[in-house]
Amino acid sequence: MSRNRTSIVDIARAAGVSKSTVSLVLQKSPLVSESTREKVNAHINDLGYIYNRGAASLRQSRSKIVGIVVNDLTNSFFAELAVGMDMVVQSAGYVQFLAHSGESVDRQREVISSMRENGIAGLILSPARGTESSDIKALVESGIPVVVVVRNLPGAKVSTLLSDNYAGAKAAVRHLIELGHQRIAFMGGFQDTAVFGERLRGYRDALQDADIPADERFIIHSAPSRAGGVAALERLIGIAERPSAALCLNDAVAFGVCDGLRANGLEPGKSFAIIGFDDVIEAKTAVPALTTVSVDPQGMGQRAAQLLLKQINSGQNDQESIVTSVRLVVRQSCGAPVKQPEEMA
Amino acid sequence: MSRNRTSIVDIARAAGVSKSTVSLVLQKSPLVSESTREKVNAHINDLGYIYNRGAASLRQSRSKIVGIVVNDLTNSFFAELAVGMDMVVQSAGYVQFLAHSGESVDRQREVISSMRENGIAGLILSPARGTESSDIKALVESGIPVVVVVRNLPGAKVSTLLSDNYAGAKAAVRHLIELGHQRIAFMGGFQDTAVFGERLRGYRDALQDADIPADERFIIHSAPSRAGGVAALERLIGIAERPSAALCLNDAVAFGVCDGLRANGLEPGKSFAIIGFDDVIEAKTAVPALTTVSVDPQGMGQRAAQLLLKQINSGQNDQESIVTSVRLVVRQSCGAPVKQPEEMA
DNA sequence: CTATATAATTGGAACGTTCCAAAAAGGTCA
DNA sequence: TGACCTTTTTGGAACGTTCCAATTATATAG
Repeated sequence: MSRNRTSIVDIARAAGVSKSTVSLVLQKSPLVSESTREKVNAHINDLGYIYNRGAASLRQSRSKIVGIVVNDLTNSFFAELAVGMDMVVQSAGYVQFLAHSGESVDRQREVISSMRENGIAGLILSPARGTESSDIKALVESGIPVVVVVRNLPGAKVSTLLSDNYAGAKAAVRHLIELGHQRIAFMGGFQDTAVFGERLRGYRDALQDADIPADERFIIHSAPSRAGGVAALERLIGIAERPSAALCLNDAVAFGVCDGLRANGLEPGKSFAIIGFDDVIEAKTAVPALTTVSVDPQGMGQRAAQLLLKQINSGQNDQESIVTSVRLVVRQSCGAPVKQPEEMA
Repeated sequence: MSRNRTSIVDIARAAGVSKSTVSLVLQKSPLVSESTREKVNAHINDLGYIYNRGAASLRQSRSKIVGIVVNDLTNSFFAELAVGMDMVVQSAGYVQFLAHSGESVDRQREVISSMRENGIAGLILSPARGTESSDIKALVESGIPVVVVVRNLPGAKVSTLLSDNYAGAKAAVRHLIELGHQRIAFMGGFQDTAVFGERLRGYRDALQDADIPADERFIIHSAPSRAGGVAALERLIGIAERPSAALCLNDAVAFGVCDGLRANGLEPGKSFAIIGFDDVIEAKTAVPALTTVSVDPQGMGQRAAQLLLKQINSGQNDQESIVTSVRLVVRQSCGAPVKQPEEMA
């Protein structure tokens, strides 16, 4: 039942000054003389005063809270993304509401509305599958800066930060082709996300550029998770003229595919080449180390947060769309001829 | 920049009632007549009114925000823990500040103090390594309920929710002994955490109960991460009379140990038995599926959140210590046939 | 129709801050 | 000394809610 905490007027009384002066001290205003500043600060420590940010933002109608909504925290890509955001948000003196939508648009809506009630200064949203631009229309119109990350949200008048999914997927498939693969699968993900679409487009175009005919049976949908990867592989195994390589929607799927291969007595990276997408931390240490398209989730989180803070501070939210470049990191899971067996670095 | 949003008095004016009445409608008070309730609600929707929770909690000096501090979000154990908390917190109408201390006590201190300024109703803390009970003393004394999870914080007058590390470790080692193993290692973790201490104690006691002499060389410290597991295994490999099995501090370490074994041409679950701890989601689908002590992180998060909410609502924070029971889940990674030491050399 | 109970509504103070205009306190100079 | 700066300090209104006591409207009984 939080007993009444000491307020600005308590310390004003104790220090024998007005509450206005105490307020000035708190905001480190140069208007207050050195001597009173010290006196006031002494009493602040003395009484164990705690600043009430809620009251402050009520008055100035601007808060130091940002909302972050992520669709799946248990996916390490998003966890790292969140950590990156956390870093810059915290050090800018903000604090974050971090919520997990679990891919549910209903949940997402509730969460966003709750954040609005709590007066966020801005929002970073990695939209749940099926999110419509209308879902955040009201928020945007109320003048609160919004940055959409990872997944595109067509039609929304907001800033976005996406990785170059198309180029990354294309580079990955080109690499597999250069390694001599002709039958290449695309595994994991569902039709209706922009990320899936872009990566698939990169896959298709790379095949086309190499004059390899597309085989629709090689495109295998599944949940974008490790378990999904296992399931996808099971379906792939059934195909008569089985592919020899796959680009996976993300690293989680890629790991699942590795698991599935082993369960079927195949060795990932030897009997079947795999490339992931995202470059989560485990990609480097896994065995075989995962060849993947690195999108640096933590860095991306940082950039997203910076973008948001810039908009909050400038007050003008002109929409800005950033596509961050990606980089193919060749490790062992694609069976590249670069054989450096004992390279533990 | 948030332009002046519409307030309770705006809708009062529009509906031709007093702001008090609107307030009553908002809190679903039975005192207001059906007809005016409808009228007011209509105007609320009409004007796109958004409740200002900050103003409300200023007045009633009790907020709907809980703080959650977790030491490492990129570790899926903690990510799942956070998701579990999120679920119950959200559905109780609260919203959460979720922060990541990254095992830094300084960071943790900043974060907690920032949460206090923002007026949290309670805090769930998974303390960073090296946290002292004095670090949360002020918070506790101010009457804000605190629940400490996962790691113990001796001396703090707070409720705690821990898993039964001792019993879990003991059961795991007993299982390995029953499988015929005599040389059993304990891998991963650092001396100074309570979790490490408890699990190690379970390990020691299980060995002692079976009259197996302890060998201090078999206790291998490392970071509690996948990379740490790889490193730990490298050190284990060097030991002359190498163990044939290991209990790992957690699943992340166990996966790292698997990686390391493969890199050394050994097959986890065949040439070497491994048991993890935590039962993160990937444990089930990994190859080999990981035998592990299940602590159900998500469920634990839920229980922690429920405990906190109970304390917030009852107003009395009598400290309560819950030890959640754990369960050994036998999968494939421990299925090693027993080998005599000379065969291993 | 009055008296009385009950239901519904309301004004205003309060929560802890910021911000503004205005006042007080010092200095400087003629 | 008074006039005029400059530097500090200060009341009081505001932010959007809740809560209380008090008021008004409505129903019920005599």
